[in-house]
Amino acid sequence: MTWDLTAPVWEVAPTLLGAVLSHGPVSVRLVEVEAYDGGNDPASHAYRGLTSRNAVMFGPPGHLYVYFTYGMHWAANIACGPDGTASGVLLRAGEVVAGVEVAHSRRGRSTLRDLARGPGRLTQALGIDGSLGGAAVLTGGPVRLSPGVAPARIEAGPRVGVSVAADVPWRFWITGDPHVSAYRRSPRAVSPTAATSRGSTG
DNA sequence: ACAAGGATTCACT
DNA sequence: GTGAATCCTTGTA
Repeated sequence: MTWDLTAPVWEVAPTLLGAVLSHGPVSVRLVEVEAYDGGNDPASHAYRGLTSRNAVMFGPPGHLYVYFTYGMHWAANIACGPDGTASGVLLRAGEVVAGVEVAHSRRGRSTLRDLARGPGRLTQALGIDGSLGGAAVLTGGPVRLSPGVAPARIEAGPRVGVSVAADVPWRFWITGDPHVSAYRRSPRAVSPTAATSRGSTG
């Protein structure tokens, strides 16, 4: 028994916390995720419809949507919703629970805590890049998602780095976990008034 | 074919 | 805590 990824993405996202994502020798326990609701969500890459980049999100759930951003970083999402619905969950941060040495060698100079703390760092630690886009994570491919230790407590708050709909509390993290990335509101975010919560301090 | 923007990270102070 | 670097994707002509 695994996950029902066809449920609304904001319900699926928190259930991924504590799960373990593995690629080769490296495994990461997810501690922070964000939900994106496709066509209904102005912050989603799929908001404007199907393109060659976001096509994976429109397909069946359980596949990896990997995209390149800021000219240097890869970010990984798990496509959710039934086939034809373009929702997804962005994997923002995790704790490396296996293959620490490999992850560390990929990350170069980095503390244990920072190995997968942040979307770009997470993909780098796992060795995930665009070539794995579209890979299924629940059916025994190179990248696998498996159940882990359920988190004791979960918090929700505004999403990070999103310039629109930043007030929707669709960022989920494990309360008090040191591997959650530092909260940093998008420099392009509109209203500076609503930001109160802080991710890493718990 | 061209121009604009981005779901970030790193090094330095 | 703050500033700078990077190139791919998308929409429009």
